[in-house]
Amino acid sequence: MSTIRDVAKEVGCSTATVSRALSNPEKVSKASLKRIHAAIEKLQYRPNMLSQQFRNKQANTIVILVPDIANLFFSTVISGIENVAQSKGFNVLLGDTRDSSEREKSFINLVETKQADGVIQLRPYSKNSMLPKKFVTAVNACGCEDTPYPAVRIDNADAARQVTEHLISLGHKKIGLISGLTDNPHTIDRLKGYKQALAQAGIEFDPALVAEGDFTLWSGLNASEHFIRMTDRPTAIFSMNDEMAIGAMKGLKAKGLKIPEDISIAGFDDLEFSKYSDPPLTTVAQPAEKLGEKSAELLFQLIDGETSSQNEYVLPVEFIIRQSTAPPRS
Amino acid sequence: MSTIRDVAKEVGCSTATVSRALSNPEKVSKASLKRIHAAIEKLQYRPNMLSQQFRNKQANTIVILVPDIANLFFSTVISGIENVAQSKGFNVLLGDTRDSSEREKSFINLVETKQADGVIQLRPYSKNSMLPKKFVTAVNACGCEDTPYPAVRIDNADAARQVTEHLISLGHKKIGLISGLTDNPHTIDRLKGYKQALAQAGIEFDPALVAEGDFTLWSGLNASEHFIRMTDRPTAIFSMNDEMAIGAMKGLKAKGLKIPEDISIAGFDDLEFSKYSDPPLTTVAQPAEKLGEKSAELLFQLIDGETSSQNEYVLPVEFIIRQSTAPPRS
DNA sequence: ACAACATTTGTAACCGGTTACAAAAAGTGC
DNA sequence: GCACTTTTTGTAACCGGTTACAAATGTTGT
Repeated sequence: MSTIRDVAKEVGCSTATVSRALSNPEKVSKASLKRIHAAIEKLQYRPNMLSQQFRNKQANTIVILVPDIANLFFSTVISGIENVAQSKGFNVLLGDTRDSSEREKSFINLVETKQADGVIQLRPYSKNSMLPKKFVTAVNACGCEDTPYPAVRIDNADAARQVTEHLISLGHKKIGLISGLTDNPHTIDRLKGYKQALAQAGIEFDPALVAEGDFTLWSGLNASEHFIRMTDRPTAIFSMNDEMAIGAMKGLKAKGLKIPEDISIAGFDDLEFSKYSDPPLTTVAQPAEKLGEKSAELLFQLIDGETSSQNEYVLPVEFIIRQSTAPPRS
Repeated sequence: MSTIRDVAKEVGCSTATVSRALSNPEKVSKASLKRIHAAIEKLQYRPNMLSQQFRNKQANTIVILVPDIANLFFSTVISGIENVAQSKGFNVLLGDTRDSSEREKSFINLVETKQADGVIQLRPYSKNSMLPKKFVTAVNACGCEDTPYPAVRIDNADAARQVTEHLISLGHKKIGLISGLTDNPHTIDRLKGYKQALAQAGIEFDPALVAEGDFTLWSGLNASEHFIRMTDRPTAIFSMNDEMAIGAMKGLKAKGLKIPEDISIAGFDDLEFSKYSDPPLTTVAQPAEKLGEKSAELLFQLIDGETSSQNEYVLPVEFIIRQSTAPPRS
């Protein structure tokens, strides 16, 4: 592998001139420029970026901390981040944390050791979150209320309220809830919205109508069984994400319940699959790609040292009514 | 940010001793070791990895070229790669190529410029593929037959043959096929298996029974309309992936066709969602995570310069019969 | 006490770029 | 042609680690 010194020798100039030819061509005469490019071509010279990064103290890399890469919502957010990073000439390091704070720590370490310039955390903030450390540039995407560092998010409570209000407006009074893990910040925010809507409609909150899941298909199926066993079954269910809703639909249909005639169900996220479920799922579309893009933009502002910027963005959601919700049997 | 020289000064020793304390502690006396660790703690010293990488000419990073990160199959493969990379202390750079060879080139460039030590390509090999360049260490995961560089894959033709044979053994004679894009290597391999099974059963291949898709849900729905319009409709459909199968099921059900009574359908990939579709989908499970792990192991062997190793691994698939396939109406 | 050897430490060059500063070359006006 | 400005180029230090080699120190046996 040839180095900048090889090129300089080939041309008969100094390494400084070659370096300038590559990064500040306007400071080099056209004649030298031509000879240098010829030599680069001839020697197949490729600048060693490790050296450049070392000298410039910039890795041109950001890290994404993602709890689970094999999750459609997250991978769409990542897509959005990639878009922006690409245009800024930054690389994206993937940190699949598997919800292990050990792994998370090791990725944050990359920033502390200069291998990366900043972090985008996809996990919502909670007390045991690793971030922020003062000297790590970080942004939270898809977070929740009260994140103590820059964040881009949706209004989870408000979105959950909209879904619940929709079910209430259809005439439902007993509305089951499939929640995420109870200490998950999204669960907390969305539960808040669910309760708000009930309160506004004068319906009392009933803890027996809440089944805890963990945002997986399987846990949704599992939760559906909780409702099926109830003597006084809810006429509608709000699932805190689409995967659990789809899991629950399977369970409900297996017991011969018709959706939405016997029981309505609404989800959250608007996965592509939710359009194709039977029946298509009423849900809330998060602007997943936009969340990624906006948080990347915010991170780059921070990396570039722009301090004056707003440090929380709440993006709008879109409530989508499909065929999984209808008035209850009269 | 403190450097190794700050630590050395604090302790009153040379940088060499500090460096050794960190990488070869057995070559340093216990007394020095203790003082050095105390100083590191006091100064909050973190070694600058950019400098280390530069000096060692190793980025400890691999790149994954993935056509579409928001694809469940790929993200599962990535999970597998992550597992192995993590244990080897390597970082994973994500290259979402969006099927653009421009983007692909820029990621391969990372290896040429030393920012990464190797590449795992998830896109199956075809003539316009960027890899391999002689000086880029690369492995193909989820590839196809005749990949001209090290690869880990399944036997696509054989798997497709199994699915088709299953449908034939149920008594189907007219078997529709939803294919991927015709120039996609997976399409080519799987089509081969489909034709083999037909030939073995003495059924003539009928091009009118092939609807071209592009592996998306939407294209599956679209393809289903092709079959619905046919006067002499197939009694079973083999879709080259689960997403198209799920899309097609929606289209078929919308026209009042019962699955599997009126028409059977089988997929390929065994997405988690396929267990939850209505009815659950008969399909072929690719060992997605294993594909990732094995290809990462192979790549690390190459990076470590082990040449004697086998350079193609074909992993077994699992054919899974669920409720979307049944004998045709008699 | 001393030779012989093992252990621990220090010196300084090195990796491959970048860039401040100085010097040389080219251009401009009188 | 000369003084002055502008453009182009070169010299060499620098980034922060690592490591070959040499030197210093410690250990052991007689």
